Amino acid sequence: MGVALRDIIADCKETLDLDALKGVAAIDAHNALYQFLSIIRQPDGTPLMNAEGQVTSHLTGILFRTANFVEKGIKPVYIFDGTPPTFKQETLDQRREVRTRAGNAWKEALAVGDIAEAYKQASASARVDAYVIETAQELLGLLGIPWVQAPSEGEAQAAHMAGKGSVQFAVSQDYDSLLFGSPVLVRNLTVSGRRRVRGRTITVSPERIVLANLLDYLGVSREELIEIALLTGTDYHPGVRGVGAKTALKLVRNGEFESTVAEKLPDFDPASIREFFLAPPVTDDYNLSWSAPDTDGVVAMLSGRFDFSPERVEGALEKLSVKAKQQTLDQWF
DNA sequence: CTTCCGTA
DNA sequence: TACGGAAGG
Repeated sequence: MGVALRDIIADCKETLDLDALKGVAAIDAHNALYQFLSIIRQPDGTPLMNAEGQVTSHLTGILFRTANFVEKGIKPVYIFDGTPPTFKQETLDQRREVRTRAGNAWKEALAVGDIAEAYKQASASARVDAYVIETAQELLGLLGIPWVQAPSEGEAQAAHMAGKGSVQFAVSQDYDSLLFGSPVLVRNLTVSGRRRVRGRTITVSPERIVLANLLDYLGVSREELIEIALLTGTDYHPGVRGVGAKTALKLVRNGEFESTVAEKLPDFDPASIREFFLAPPVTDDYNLSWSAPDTDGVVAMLSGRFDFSPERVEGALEKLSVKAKQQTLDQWF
């Protein structure tokens, strides 16, 4: 998923307190929904579901995380993907293949009673489908949280909105929004700060990456950062086999991007992907407004249709309502 | 993931 | 209050 720039970005990220982050956050909806669907499961991999068997893991995730963000002074806007570029098709096909295999491996692990393996494979089989997207958008609407339909990649739209100043930062676990020119990316934007890794619980803090600082630190331009990504591999092309971010950085700094492509990838014309990162399809047709939650509507949806405990739902809604009342009408609505 | 509850 | 583990739907 995304571009593997971690190795050259590690030294340029600043960890910070959730309380230090204020303002409007453009959230990569697909990334958030995928995380919820893959992680919010029982130990054997079964996702949370209502009595009808409809998955609810993503709705739990949105409800509690949104309530916490708003309480902390972060106003979220969720950005949904539109039509992917044609050159992403191979990657999308591969992911579907991986999910299908994981789904089968999940059943096999259950059959032999390997619970840990079952959870791992179930996580890998998670899919953000039309049902997930529709119910997520319905819930956001009832919560009074805006969302934007991107014409193409959500991270590109988020970057565009951050560049214009409509939002203060983009939120995703992937680094792609930096390639699309987002001035600020925030990763690990969670409230609990706890994450299970191989059975252990570790604490993770939000981390902020400022594009200008990153480019300055690496000594490259954004165009060159894109070249590094093209060599390393993106969602749109696998890149050069055996070349990671550090090697790619060296090559690009030495001005060897073109020659490396000519030598190692003679059939690859990077022009269209480079152009896509530099000027992706985006829209200015959006209106960001936050409103008080439709309490009855949320309870009707989550408790009425999806079997959530009314007490828990109301507890989360309280955080949203309190904040909406605290703000002057001007600031919040 | 986040909440909630038991334990120290 | 702090932490670990179970539950949530």
